[in-house]
Amino acid sequence: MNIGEIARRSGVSRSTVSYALSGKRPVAAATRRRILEVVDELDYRPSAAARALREGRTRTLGLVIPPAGARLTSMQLDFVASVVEAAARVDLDVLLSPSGGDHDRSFDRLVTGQRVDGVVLMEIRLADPRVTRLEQAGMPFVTVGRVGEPDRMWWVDVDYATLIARCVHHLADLGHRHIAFINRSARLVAAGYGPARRAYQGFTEAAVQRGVIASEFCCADDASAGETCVAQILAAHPEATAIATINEAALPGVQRALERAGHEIPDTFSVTGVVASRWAEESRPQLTAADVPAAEMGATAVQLIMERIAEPGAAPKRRLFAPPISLRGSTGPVVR
Amino acid sequence: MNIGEIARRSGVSRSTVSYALSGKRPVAAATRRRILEVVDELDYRPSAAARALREGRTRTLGLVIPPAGARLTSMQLDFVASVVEAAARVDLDVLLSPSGGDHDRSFDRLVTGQRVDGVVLMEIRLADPRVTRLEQAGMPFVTVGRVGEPDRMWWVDVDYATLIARCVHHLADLGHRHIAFINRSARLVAAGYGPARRAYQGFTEAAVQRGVIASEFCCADDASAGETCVAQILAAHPEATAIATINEAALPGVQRALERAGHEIPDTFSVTGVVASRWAEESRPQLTAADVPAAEMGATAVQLIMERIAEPGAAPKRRLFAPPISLRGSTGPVVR
DNA sequence: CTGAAAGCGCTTACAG
DNA sequence: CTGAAAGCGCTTACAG
Repeated sequence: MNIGEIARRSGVSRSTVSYALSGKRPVAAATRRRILEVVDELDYRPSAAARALREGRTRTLGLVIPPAGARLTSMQLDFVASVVEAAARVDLDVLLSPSGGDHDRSFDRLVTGQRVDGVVLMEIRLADPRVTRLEQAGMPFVTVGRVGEPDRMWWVDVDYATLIARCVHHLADLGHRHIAFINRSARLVAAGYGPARRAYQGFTEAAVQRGVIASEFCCADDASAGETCVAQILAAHPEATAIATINEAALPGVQRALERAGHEIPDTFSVTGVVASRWAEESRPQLTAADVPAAEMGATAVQLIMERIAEPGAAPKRRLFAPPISLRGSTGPVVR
Repeated sequence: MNIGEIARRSGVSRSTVSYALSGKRPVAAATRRRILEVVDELDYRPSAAARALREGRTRTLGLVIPPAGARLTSMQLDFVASVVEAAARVDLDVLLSPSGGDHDRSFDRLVTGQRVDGVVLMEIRLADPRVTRLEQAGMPFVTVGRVGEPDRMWWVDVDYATLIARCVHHLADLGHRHIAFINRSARLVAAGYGPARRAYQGFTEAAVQRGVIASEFCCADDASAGETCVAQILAAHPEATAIATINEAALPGVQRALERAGHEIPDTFSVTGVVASRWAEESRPQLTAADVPAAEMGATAVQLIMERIAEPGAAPKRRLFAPPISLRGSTGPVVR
């Protein structure tokens, strides 16, 4: 089934069918009606490949996700879902590329195979080679997170420094004087991973400001690392009464370890941080936390990439998200 | 950058470049080397659109996921990740289509726009109109879950009947005599949703077999519905000592409500069911459950769709997954 | 071992 | 208001 067949059955030329469908040229009402009838009857839609070849654009977005090896966090999953949803709303398809390392064939295809009109790149690393490749190939892209020279780039990001500072203020308001901060992994911190570094900075600054005794702990991105980390915290800082974290994946372990140590959240120990709202709400007790607005971020990323595609030379745009803390059940006044 | 430019710079014809790249015709070693050098230098890759148009296939798979309105469960997310990963391993791209209802433009594009070579369809409903459309369009597809006439179709599925029966046997072995079963929503059950129906059947048969007193409760797919449901169970069946469920999304609420009612899992109440292993492991306490092998199912779905694409007339294939129960910490002997 | 040419299915200037 | 034709970038029979 192709446009020639529709033309034949409608008794018009292929160009008229094309124009009737696109509306880019007036077509006599009767002709148009006849064509649309045939199109409906045969459930015809133009070949995406032929159209892409001719128009030089694919009406498709690439979404580069971390490879499955590292399981996606709830936050990341919500982001993926919202990108796909936002793209669908404007009739764009989304091609997924799981890629982390430097050599990845699916990423290669995305960049140089003209498969997509633009790319949304998740979980970028400091000095990410993929960013360089995208730039060299002249492919429009938007990153999730800042990297390299943020002023030159298009990105959306979470303002971890501000959010974690809000957590510190909230805890200080409740009377907590000794707060532990659970960061992402030591490897990531050592690599200068932006969110980890900025969160640490926001945490210490707020702690100094409030005269709170603060300590940082690095922790791998999984529940059992969270358990170990809490054990360390309780041993090294028995006077600590609260934990703030940006490490979503460690949280189940954090809660488990606190419970095992005989703590009741929030009666004898408070826990807060920056997490996806779905996580916060499914937790027991529900977490008081700065809810990362993953859905809004995904929609914004799509919005930005569309603007960049439409106007490649435009000045870079970006959006920094700093949602308020949602009060739920995991923080309370310090016990004396 | 196109094949003509590569040909010009290598001093050969475009066909020779094409053959050097595909290996479908012998090319003199020296010529080949020169071509590949130019290709590498310019980071050239054939246009996906041109190639798709010419070859009549896209090297792309469609993955139809439930729309974002209904949040994906961990199980579904693991499945998506594994499909993308398995496809990447065989150099196939994956196009995501969030679609539930009958009219969905991204689904339409997938089916009739020749955007993909085959489709993996998640969360099908009984008598799903999308299945009909796929069949009419002659698009190869594999469903997750059985529907309609399962003997005629290609699918992968979880053997809920067997798995939930295993849960009943496990609980009976521990001495439980009164077990409640938390099913999916009443709406789904009424619609004859396969997993819900088959799980119920497996549950009751096993209960009869073991002489256990069993009751079924329908529950919407979210935590707060889980809380309400447990309250109902405790009120209606104060003698119940265990819950088995296939409703992953309700679990956080189930645990919360049991806790609030003064129960300690597994000391005074046992909980088990069919869930994604990531869920089971992140739970507090970790859940004894039949772990749905989402990753393996995703890889199998990709395997099947590839076979169906390669041999459209082949006899349908399918795989039913019935993993063993993983013993963790949420079930124990009944207290007398 | 290599090249010239046709054709996949569209869209859009060009022409009337 | 409509049509004939070019051309997007490939791959592959056909020819030598």
